[in-house]
Amino acid sequence: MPKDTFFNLPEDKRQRIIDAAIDEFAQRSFHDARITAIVDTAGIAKGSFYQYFKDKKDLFKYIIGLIAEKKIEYVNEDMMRHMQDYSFFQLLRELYLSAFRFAKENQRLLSIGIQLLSSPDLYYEIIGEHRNTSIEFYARLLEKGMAAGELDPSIDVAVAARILAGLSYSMVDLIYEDGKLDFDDMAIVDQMLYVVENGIKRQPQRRQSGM
Amino acid sequence: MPKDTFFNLPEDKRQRIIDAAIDEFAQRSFHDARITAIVDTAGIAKGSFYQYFKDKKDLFKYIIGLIAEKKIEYVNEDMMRHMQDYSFFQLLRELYLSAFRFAKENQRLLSIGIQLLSSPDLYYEIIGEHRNTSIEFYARLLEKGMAAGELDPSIDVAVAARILAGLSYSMVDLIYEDGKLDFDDMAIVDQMLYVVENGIKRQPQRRQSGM
Amino acid sequence: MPKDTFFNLPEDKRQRIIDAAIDEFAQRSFHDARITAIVDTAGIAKGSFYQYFKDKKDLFKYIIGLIAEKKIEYVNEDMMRHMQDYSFFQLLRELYLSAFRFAKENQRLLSIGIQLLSSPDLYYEIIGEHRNTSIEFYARLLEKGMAAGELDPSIDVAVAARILAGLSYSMVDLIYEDGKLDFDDMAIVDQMLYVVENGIKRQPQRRQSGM
Amino acid sequence: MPKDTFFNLPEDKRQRIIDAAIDEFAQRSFHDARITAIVDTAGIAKGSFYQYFKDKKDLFKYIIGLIAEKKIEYVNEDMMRHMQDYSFFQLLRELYLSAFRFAKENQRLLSIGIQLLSSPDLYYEIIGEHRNTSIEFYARLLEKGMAAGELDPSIDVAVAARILAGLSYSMVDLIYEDGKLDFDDMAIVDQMLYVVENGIKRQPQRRQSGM
DNA sequence: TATGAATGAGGATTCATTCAT
DNA sequence: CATGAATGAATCCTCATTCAT
Repeated sequence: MPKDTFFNLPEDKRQRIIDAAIDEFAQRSFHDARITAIVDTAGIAKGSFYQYFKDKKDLFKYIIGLIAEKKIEYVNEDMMRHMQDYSFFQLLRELYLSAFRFAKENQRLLSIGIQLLSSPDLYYEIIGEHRNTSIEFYARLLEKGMAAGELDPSIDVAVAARILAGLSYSMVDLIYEDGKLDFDDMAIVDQMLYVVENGIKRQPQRRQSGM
Repeated sequence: MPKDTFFNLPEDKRQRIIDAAIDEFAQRSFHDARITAIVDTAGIAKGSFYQYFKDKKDLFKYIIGLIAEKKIEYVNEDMMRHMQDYSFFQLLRELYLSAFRFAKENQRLLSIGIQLLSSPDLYYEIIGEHRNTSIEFYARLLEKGMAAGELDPSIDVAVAARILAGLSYSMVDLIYEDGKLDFDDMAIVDQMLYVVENGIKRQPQRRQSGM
Repeated sequence: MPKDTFFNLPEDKRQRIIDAAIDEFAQRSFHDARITAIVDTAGIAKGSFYQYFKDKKDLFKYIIGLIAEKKIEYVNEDMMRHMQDYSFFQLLRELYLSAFRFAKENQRLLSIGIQLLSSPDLYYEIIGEHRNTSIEFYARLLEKGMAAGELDPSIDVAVAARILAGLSYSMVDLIYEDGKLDFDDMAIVDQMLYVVENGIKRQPQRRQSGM
Repeated sequence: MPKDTFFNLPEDKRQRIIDAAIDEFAQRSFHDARITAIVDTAGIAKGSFYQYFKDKKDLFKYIIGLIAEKKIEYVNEDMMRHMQDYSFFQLLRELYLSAFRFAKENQRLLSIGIQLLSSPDLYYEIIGEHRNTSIEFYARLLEKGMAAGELDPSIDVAVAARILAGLSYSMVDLIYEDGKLDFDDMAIVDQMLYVVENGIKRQPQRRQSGM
């Protein structure tokens, strides 16, 4: 809910502000982040800021919204195309791949998301009840796969959902940690999936699937 | 690196300070945490604080060190007893169980760790090169298991290590999110391990192991 | 001294600005009053304001002038009609009645006047030498009454003038305090006048005048 | 409710702060008053201020309390001595005299009191329900006088109380306006009282009382 | 060594006023 | 003339850190 003035701004100035904000929030927690740093980086006057946003929180919410929007959009595009004709594991692969790519391409955004996760009060105020979205998403996916007979019936959906979500974080972490590893995206994802599919236990009777 | 004066303090005063610091850091980010709140809670004079610690960061590093130490110690105790005679999966189970219990019993400490994770600059300054400790630990464990022929030779150790570490976070998250779930610890860990061992894919010829 | 542009404005817009200004100044001290609030309420652009007035003070002086004008006009009308044929006490009664009614009908204006009274610097700058107008007015009235033999010759005109002016404030205060009392206007004024005429001391030989 | 630190201050520093605050509040309304000006005048650091007071309002309340206290004390002293053996008019005279003297000796304090009177919201927050204290005080005094047969039975106590309170303001105003008039205190008070006692109407049969 | 007062840098926010269109 | 965005000075307040006792 930035003010109208913000949306009336010339594209490039608006973008400069967004970038400056992302920079600052990526480096410092919400409380630590300094409006001063943001306006300096963006090259606008302190007073102007308050003509665009009600206050710091207003800006922060906006940025968080932007991130969510961008991520959803990013992932959805890939998903939507295959929703119907892909198997559970194929979908999961697509999902991980797009999450992986998103993370790689938007590292600063990740920092902010992670920041938020670790600030319960703020988190609740901003995200509200949307909390478990991603875990629930995996749970639904698993149920579908289960119904389709693709999954081991003895696994617990709730726990598996959490694992799948957790892996997604692991990947993100992979990137977050150091942008420098340039494994082939596909390879990493495929290896993760192999583990997810088959576990890590040696099973003599297992036929080598895929890898 | 608190000053000597700190270590010369009577045990209970020292503990009061530590507790107060943990309380504050669990609730607020490093920058946001207030020395004032800490000294108030601890019941010491503001000036005294600076006779024990160089500055806020000094205290913070010390607390982080304490947490690491405590966690390692906690986990090690369990591990050490079984290192020799347990199989890879038995060890992994012990490991997860103790991590799970540690998390459950030290929720405030977790908050601090998570805070830290999300503050790149600070993180680097404080943790520095110790970074990948836990992932490397899993990697070594996996290598041992691999050597012992317990693991599927086609898995990639680096990726699997990351997965195992990621799962550990998932569990922690489970607790962090809401302290209220009182699943049986064992049950959750066992379900996680089942997935790790066998994956989630239906495999007709698989004998139902354990669960 | 608003600019010409202001006086060229369509009547209703000009009035909207005046009303908005009165609203704001009635609620907040001069410094505290916000141009922003005024232009918002009036529904004009911020920039326009500065095309009508030099600055905030310019507007304020104008409003104060308006109030003074309105009050004088209000009172005068009643007075003028009776100047010639009324006795001192009859005139005084008319005067109080109209002041009372003015106050009752223009409570917001009173607030502004009172605000001003309590800000010496501003007061002086704005009212300047007009200061004692009302006291002097009472003094002249008293002198006339004295000359006509209507008044106790032993009273001191200067002091009595101040008393009469003070009573006028008392009445205003009566209204300012809570608009809710709806004594009959006449009754209050009559009682006040009775005291002014006869004092409050028991005087055995006094014939009960009027009340 | 300043903090303890304030009361532990060396007498002269504390007084410097109080003086600076009174200076500022005497010139500007509560909102307009600037902490900066106060600390500069008092010669203390900005931060120190907040070690003595919670915030600006805290200081303001304290100052108001000081004024009230001082005034009550001042007036009471005179009153108490004569409460028993003085007649109504003698008491009234004492009362006015002490109010007059207090006003003369504490002009800055008056400004602040008047400021407060004209800021309903703040007033209510600070004074609360004590509002009509002074008017009620006069009412009680009048009732006593009435019971003792000293007063004209036809006057309305409520209205007379308001008049007496109003006169008190008039006197204050006398001083507030310009400190320069140096009428003899007694003379002014006596003249006021004469009017209050006898009114201003010429009454042929009246014996010249006192004056 | 303990204390707690003193300090001032730094941050968010408000608002009158200017200016470009 | 109207508009409303841009500006930056000014204000309150917080807090780590220093310092005198």
